[in-house]
Amino acid sequence: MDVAVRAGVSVGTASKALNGHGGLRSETRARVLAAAEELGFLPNALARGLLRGRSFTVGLIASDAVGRFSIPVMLGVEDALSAGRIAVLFCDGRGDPIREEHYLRSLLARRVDGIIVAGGQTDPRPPIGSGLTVPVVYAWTPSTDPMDASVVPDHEGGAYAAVAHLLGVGRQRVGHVSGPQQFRSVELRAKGVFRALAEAGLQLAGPGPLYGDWSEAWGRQAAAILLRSCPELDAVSCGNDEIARGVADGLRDLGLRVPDDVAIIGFDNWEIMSAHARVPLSTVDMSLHEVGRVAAGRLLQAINGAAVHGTQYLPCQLVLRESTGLQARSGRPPGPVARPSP
Amino acid sequence: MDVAVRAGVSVGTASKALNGHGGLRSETRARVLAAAEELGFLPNALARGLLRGRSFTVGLIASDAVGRFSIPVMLGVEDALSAGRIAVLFCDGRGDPIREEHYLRSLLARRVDGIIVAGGQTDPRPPIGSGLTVPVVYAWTPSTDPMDASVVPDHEGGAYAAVAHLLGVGRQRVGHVSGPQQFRSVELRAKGVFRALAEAGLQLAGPGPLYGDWSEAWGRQAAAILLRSCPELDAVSCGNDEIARGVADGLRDLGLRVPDDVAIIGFDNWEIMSAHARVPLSTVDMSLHEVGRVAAGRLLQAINGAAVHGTQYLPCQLVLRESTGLQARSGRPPGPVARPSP
DNA sequence: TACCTGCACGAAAACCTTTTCCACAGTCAG
DNA sequence: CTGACTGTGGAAAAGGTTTTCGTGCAGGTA
Repeated sequence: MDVAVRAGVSVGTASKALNGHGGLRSETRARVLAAAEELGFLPNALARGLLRGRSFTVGLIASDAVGRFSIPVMLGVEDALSAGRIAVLFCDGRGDPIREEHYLRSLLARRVDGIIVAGGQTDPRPPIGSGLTVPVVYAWTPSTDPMDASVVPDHEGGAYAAVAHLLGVGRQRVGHVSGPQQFRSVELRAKGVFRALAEAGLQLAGPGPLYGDWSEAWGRQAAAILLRSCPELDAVSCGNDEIARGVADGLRDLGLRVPDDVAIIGFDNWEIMSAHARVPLSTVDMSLHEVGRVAAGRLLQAINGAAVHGTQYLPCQLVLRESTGLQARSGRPPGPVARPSP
Repeated sequence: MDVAVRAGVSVGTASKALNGHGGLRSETRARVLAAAEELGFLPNALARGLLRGRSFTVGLIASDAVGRFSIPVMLGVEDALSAGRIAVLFCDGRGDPIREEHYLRSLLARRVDGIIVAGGQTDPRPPIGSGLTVPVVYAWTPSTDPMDASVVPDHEGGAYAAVAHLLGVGRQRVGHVSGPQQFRSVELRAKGVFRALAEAGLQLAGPGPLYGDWSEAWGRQAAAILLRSCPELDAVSCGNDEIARGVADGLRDLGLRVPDDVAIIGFDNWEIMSAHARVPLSTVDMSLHEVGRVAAGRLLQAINGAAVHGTQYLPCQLVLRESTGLQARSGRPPGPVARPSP
C-alpha cells in the first residue's frame, strides 16, 4: 500500500489509521490521513469484501423495468440502501425466468448481501429461488410463498379511502370502472370500493363494477355505459388514472361537468396522467418509493440477522385535486344538461 | 476450496478444470465439474476481481432517473452489458453534484471498469470528474467537454424527418409548437424543421415557432394561436408528444379533424401519450434503448483500450400512425367548419 | 540496576481465485 | 540403459485489506 509507504508506516498501521481502529498516536494518524488524501486513496472494496465475506452490495432484480411501477420502487430501494453505503446491482429480468436465473447466479457469484425482487405486476410471482443463502425481499409484486418477505401497497385500503372520500364530499351514486377482472389488484380495489359503500349503506351505481382494459378508450366507453345504466350517477371510482382520464373525457363528451356533475377519482397517481389532465384528477398514490424504501429496510434487517417473514401492506395516500372538488360541492347547476335517456 | 477437496485434486487444478485452461485429463476435469455441480459452486467474483485488477462491473450514474428518458437508456445499457457478463451498479444522482461525487467515489472504490452517465436532460452537463482512471461515456445528456465520449440522439435529424414526412404526404402549411426556447433540444428540433421547409422552398406557418412548456395545456393553447394566425394550417410539427396531444385536442375543440384537416406529428414516441391518444399520433422515436446500447458498446471499447472521443449522434426513427394519415390525404371535407376568423 | 507495565506500531495470516512454474512419472528413442 | 520429452497435476505467489498477535521501547517502580 503506497499510502503506508508515503506515511512511513506499515500497511496494518495505515489501515488502523484510516478506519480509526487501533491505538495510534494522533500524529501518526494525521500523517496517514494526509498521505491518503494526497494520493487520492480509495480502499479497494473488492479486497475488503473478500475479507469480510460480504460485499456491501445488494442485487435488484426488476422483473419488468419497462413498466412504470418498478421504477419508483427501484428508486426507493436505491435511496434507502445508498444511505447505508450499500451499492445496488441492477438487473432487468424482463419477466423471463431464464434471464432471472442467470442474473441470480451472477449476483450470488458477486456475493451480494441480499436481493430485492421488484416485480412489474400486482399478482404474486413464484419465488426466485429456493434454499438461497442470502435474504430476499419482494417489493411491489409479492411472492406466492407467504413465508417470503414481501412489501406491497394496500390496494384495498386505497380504494376504500377513495370511495370514502367521494362519500365524504356528499356523493351517493358511485360507479366503479376498472381493469381486467383477473388481476388481483382489480379484485382488491373492487373489494375496497364495496366495503366503503357497504359501511355507508349504499349500493354500487351502474350494472356493477365495469371491467375492461387499462386504457383511456375503455374509460370513455365505460362512461357511456355507466351513465346509461344510472343517469343520476354523481361519482366514479376508477381502477387507474388512465381509465379515470377516459371516464372524464367521456363524461365531458356527454355534456357533464367534472366535478360539478360527477366526481372522479383515479388510482396510481401517475402524475403525467392525473395532475396534467384537463381537470386534474384526484387519485390514490401507492407510495411506491416508500414500498421500495421499506423493502430495502427489511432486507437490511434480514442481512443483520433479524429476518421478518410474511407480507407487509403499506398504506396508500389520497391525493386530492379538482376532479373530486377542491371545495365543498355546490349542487348541480340549473339549466339543461345533455344526458342520454335511460 | 471444497470443490478441490471433494474432487481429490489441488485448488489450482480445480481452477484449471473449471476454466478449461490447463492440460488436464478429461477424467479429472469431469470429476471437478461434477464436484462443483454437486456443491453448487459459484466462483467468488470478488476474489477474481481482486486478482485480475478489474471487477467486470460498470457504474451507471443516472442524473435524473425519475425522468422517463433515462429509463430506456438505462435498460439499453444494461442489456448490452449483461450480454458481456458485466454487471451494472446503479446510482441515482438526482442531478445533485454532491450526490454524484459521493457515488463516483463509491464506484471507484468498487473498482468499476467504467462509468456511464445517463442524464435526464438534453442540455450538455459538466463532466463528472477530471483525471479519472476509468473510462466514462455520457448517454442521452452529452458532456460539455467535446473530448468526452457522448452518445445522443440526432434531434435535428429527427425533426427534419418529421417535417419531410408531413411535406411528403402533401402538406404545405406547417406550424411548429415546441417547449421552452432555452432548451438545446428545442433549438435543434426547430433547426431541423426549418431545414426541411427551406429545402422545399416553404415558410413556417403561423407567427413563427411557438415556444411554451412541455404540456398538453400549452398544446391546446398553441393550436388556437396557430389557427388564428394561419387559418389554412394543414400540419403541425410538435416538440413532444404531450404538446402534440394538446394540439390535437385543441384543434378538435375548434372543429378541425385530425388528420383530415390538419396532420400532427409529435416527438419522443412516448407510447402512452402517442399511441393511446384519441387519434394515435405519428411521432419521432429517439431510439433511447439504442442510445444506451451504443453508449455501453463504446464504454466496452474504451475498457479494452480502444477509446473513441467525441459526441456520436444516433438517428431517430419515424413512427407513423393515424395523425399524419395512414393513407393518402383525401382533401378537406365539404360543409362548414368552425374556424376562428383570422 | 533489574523488572514490570503499557503504549505504539509491525508482522503475518486470512479471504479466494488464477496463473506460473516446477516436479513427477511414464514413454520413447538412441 | 540412459537421456529426453510429454502429459498431468501440485505448490506457491499475487492481489489489497483487516485483524490479531507479538515485539520493542520508554517510563516507572522496587
